[in-house]
Order: sequence, then C-alpha cells, then structure tokens
Amino acid sequence: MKIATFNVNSINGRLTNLLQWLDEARPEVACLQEIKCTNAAFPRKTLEAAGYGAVWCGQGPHHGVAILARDVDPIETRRSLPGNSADREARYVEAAVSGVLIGCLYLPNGNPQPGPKFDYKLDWFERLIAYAAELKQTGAPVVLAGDYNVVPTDTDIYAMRSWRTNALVQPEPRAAFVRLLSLGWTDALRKLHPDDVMYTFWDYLRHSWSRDAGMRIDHLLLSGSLAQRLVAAGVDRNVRGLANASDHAPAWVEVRD
DNA sequence: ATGACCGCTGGAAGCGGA
Repeated sequence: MKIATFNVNSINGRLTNLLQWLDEARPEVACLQEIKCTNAAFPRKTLEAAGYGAVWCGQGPHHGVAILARDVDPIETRRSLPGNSADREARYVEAAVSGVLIGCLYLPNGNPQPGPKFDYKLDWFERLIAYAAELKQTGAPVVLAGDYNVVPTDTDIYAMRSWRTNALVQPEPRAAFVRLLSLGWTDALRKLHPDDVMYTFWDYLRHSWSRDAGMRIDHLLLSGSLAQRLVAAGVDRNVRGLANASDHAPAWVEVRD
C-alpha cells in the first residue's frame, strides 16, 4: 500500500499536474494540502473519473486539505483537529482507508516570527501532539501525513544562512517535532534514508529548484504497528521540475498490506 | 539581498505562502 502526501498549492490550478502524478505514481492514498478551494469547488467528479474517491475540507482562498483513495471512498472520521473549537482554518482531515487511519494535516506556517501567527503554529502543534498521543494509545495503524512546515534538522535544508529567523527552522517547532516523534511515531523517510538529502519543497523564488535549494518539510509519521510494515519511502522530485509545478513535491511510503 | 515567485480575489493591489 502506497501512501503519499502532496502540497498541491491550489487543486484546481494544479489539476493537470495532479492527475498526471496520480497516473504515474498510482498511490493507494494521497493526502493533499493547500487545495485552496471551497467545498463546492472541489473537483470531485474529475478525480472520480481518474479512479479516486475523496474526502475534503476546503475553505476558500487559503489552506484546505483532502484525502484521495484509489478505487474506494475514504471513510471520513474527522474534519478538524480537536482542542480548539474556535479554530476555523481547514488544516486537518482524517479518514480510514483499507484498515489504515489516515490523518492529513497542514500545520500553520508561522511567519513572521515572533508574533501571533507563530503562536498559532505552536498552539496547533501542541494540539497535534495531544491528539497524536490519543491515536497512539489505540494501537491502530495510523499515518499522520502532510505539510508540517518544520525543517527537522540543518541537514534537511540546503543552507541556513537566509532562513535563520524563519518560522520553519526555529527551536520551538523543531523541539515540538522531536516531542511528537518521541511519543512513538516514526519519521518514515528518515528511518529508511538516515543520511540522504530528501527535500520536498523548493521556493519559487531565487531559482531555488534549478539550484536544488530545497528543504524537507513534508513528512509521513507512522504509528508503531504501521512502522513495522514500512518497506520503502521516497520523494517524487521530478514533479517539482514539470511545467506549472507546485512548489512542493510528493513524498510517499510503501507499507506491507 | 529593500528585491524576486506564485495563486487567490476581484477586476487593482494586497494577502498568504515558506
């Protein structure tokens, strides 16, 4: 079973790229972030024609998440992260697919920092950690996949010089990421590729793609029972180099059925 | 490196992104 995560940066603006990637990579599950559309504007029929059922949580011009599943309809289990009923941003959706619980998340960017947006990021992270602890205790096979907006270590970024004050590399979110892992979650790409450069994002600015000035901010975290089934993990880098590309590339894991 | 690049809304220029 192949499970992928892909920040598409507008699902309707990226539909051709998305369909081409689905056709080539053929993931059983695809977690999407930044779909940037209302619930009504989600391209359900087009994806269905391509063989993918979907659940989605849209919001209009920003944010928005979705889970696609090949040949089946995902069974929606959540459409927000618990812990703050006043939080209206569309950043979490969850569904069961073929016996695996899929959490698709879009963690707040947090810039500029310090400031209210950074506080919101850290608060959201705390809620995620609390909920991840609950999920872990169930013992169910779970993947928490998405755009975490955290560069875990300095080896996950091409250079620190121009990013040192950026919210993506600050000690607080990095410590939160470590704390999340320490609950018993496995960073799948790092587990199988401990020393490799595995960037998932290249800024549109400064010719970042052609210089390979990237960073790893999209992650797939596996619960214990799912981590034991992990057989492969990677990044579909080529997707970033295509015409009209998102600034992110898909990351994926393969787990034994 | 004050900058750039992209997508959205609205129908210009500003916001959000990372």
